[in-house]
Amino acid sequence: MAATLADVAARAGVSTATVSRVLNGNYPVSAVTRERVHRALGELDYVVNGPARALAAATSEVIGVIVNDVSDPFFSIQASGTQWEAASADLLAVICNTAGSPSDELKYISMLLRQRVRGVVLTGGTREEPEHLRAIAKLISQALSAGTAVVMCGRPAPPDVDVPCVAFDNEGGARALTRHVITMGHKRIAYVAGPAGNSTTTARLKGHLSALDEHGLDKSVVVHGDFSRASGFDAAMELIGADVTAIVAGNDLMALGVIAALRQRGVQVPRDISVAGFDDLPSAVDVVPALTTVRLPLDQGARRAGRIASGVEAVTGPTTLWMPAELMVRDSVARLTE
Amino acid sequence: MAATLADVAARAGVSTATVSRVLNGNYPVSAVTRERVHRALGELDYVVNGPARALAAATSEVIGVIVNDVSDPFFSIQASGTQWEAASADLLAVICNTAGSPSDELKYISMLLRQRVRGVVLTGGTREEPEHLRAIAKLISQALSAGTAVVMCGRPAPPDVDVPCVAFDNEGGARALTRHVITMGHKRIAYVAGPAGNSTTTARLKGHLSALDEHGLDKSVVVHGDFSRASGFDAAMELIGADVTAIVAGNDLMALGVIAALRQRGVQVPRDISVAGFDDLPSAVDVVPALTTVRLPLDQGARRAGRIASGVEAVTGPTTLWMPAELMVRDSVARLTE
DNA sequence: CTCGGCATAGAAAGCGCTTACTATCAGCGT
DNA sequence: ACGCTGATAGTAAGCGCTTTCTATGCCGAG
Repeated sequence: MAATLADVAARAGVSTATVSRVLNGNYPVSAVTRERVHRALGELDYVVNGPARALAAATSEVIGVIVNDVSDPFFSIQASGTQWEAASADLLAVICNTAGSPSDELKYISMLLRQRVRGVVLTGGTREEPEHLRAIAKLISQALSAGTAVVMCGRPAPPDVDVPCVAFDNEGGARALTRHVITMGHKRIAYVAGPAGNSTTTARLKGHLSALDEHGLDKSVVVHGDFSRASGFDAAMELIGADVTAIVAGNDLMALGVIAALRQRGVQVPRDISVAGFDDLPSAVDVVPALTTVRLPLDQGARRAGRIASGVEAVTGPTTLWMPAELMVRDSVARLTE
Repeated sequence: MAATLADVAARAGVSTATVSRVLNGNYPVSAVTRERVHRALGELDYVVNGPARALAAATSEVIGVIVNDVSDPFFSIQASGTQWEAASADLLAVICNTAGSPSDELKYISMLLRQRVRGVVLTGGTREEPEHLRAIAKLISQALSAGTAVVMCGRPAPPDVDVPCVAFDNEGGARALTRHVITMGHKRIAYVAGPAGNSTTTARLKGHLSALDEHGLDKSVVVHGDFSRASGFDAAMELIGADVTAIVAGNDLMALGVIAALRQRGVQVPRDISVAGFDDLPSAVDVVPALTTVRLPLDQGARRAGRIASGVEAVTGPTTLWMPAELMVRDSVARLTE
């Protein structure tokens, strides 16, 4: 149905090689011939057949991006950044949603490999189960040996594979945040962590605990959620009896849930209990009180990762690029005056 | 580098045809042979070459989704729904971000066509400029004649092309919302519309104006934003002198901006001015006051579109599937008691 | 026994493109 | 004049897979 190179060649009275050269512009073609080919191209509404080109040239024009959940701003911001860079390199970015399922993650990675993508960016935290990490590692080395670039964005490289990583300072950011809460006079601080066994959860929790440690404070009040708003809501309900003056959440979504739960129970934030989040989502400033949180340069990091995966930027030297975290002090953490 | 079918065939001592048959399971292969092939497959870490398969079989395992902005929940929810359906049909969904640019939209559609995707879902409002619509229409008919399914989700079909549409009742929802505001006693109502020349803007504005019409109210206070939070903020600043008791926004993001601006100016919502949005984003309930808005079954509609594009569900009868809008009455619109 | 028919397996022809490699034909120096 | 060089164009060999068509056994029926 669709016109092929051969159709165009026939119409222009040249060989398919010539048409291909006009299309790719990597070989001299005389102006008059080129003009004829262009006319034929237009008249036939020719559209390159990507798969055929990929097969012949052994290289494709797509890169893949693995995210946990596109509808979570944390990920969609990164996806958008990576895609922007891919597009400027004239590549198509495929965004794949794992919905947090490790098996879907593996499935999508192999789908991408099967499509012989140029590169793959893995974003967000990873499950820390050894078998999963090994499975990922195996796929990655397969990819690498097939010439596919792999970049980690916001997650550590699995053991024994050498891939570039864009790392966000989750631990340092969490430490700075909890230090701030402590500075405001809080001594009994609860923590709503992300899902156990997730690399991001682990790093943030570690930062939080180390800040408590510095001041010899109680580290026992930790509950786990799953980074969703609903889980923050539930965690707060569970925490309402606890004797704490502040609740620090592992991310903004959960902090929002915490605030909603407290409000529903008539607990005023920050007068009665202070709340802090992490990520600095766009909506963090719309909540009342505006959320004290930590900003991560997600967009910038994701773009960097996108450039590496697209082959636009080469990685030299150490393969881990650290991105700093920035404390955003707003209104949800109050000074304790008693 | 990577193993090919021929490598596997050699290792298993069979022909490539047999391996292909084992892989696709659409032809009888004896149990012992199949077993041998499977072993060889595993030993060589064989991964199908997608492009080669697509070329030979003239059909790919990819569908494309065009969105304006993945980091906007309105779109990411739809993208996620479509992708979910694609994955259950064992297809890869490519999510493409146009950032609202018509030329990027065209560019992405042709990239998808070039990749010979199975289907394409176009989500969100469209620019209404005739040239753009014509260009889109042309690409769509090319796609259609190449056997690629095209589905519109939340936008009208361009003129003269017959494609299935999943339509959200923007006009009816907007009418219901403004009627509600009127019922609450408001008579001077401002409207912060989306960008001019956008199909969604047009439909929602039309619904709003028709409700005003029914009650003979003033229709003159309309300003345009671009659906972003920032533009809502600016619009509210502009509106602050105006003599209105309610501000209805074209979407929740702008409503959030409006509320932030009013708060900054010391105007209390809803005591001094009522505010309403549209879309019912997840964060609409976290704002104070909780946002009165309209819910669209985005996820459901997007999944439907995904199923059609994947070829799982055939469209029969009328090609436009209407999805209802639902008024969500919350706290940001107050009853006017004077 | 021999033959039609069935279940399997292989041979080989592409799918639409890229890219060596080869051919052609000016214009040039000697 | 003659071979050379350089600029263009064509030829044709795949890229890795699917699939049609063609073998090859093997069965039971005649």
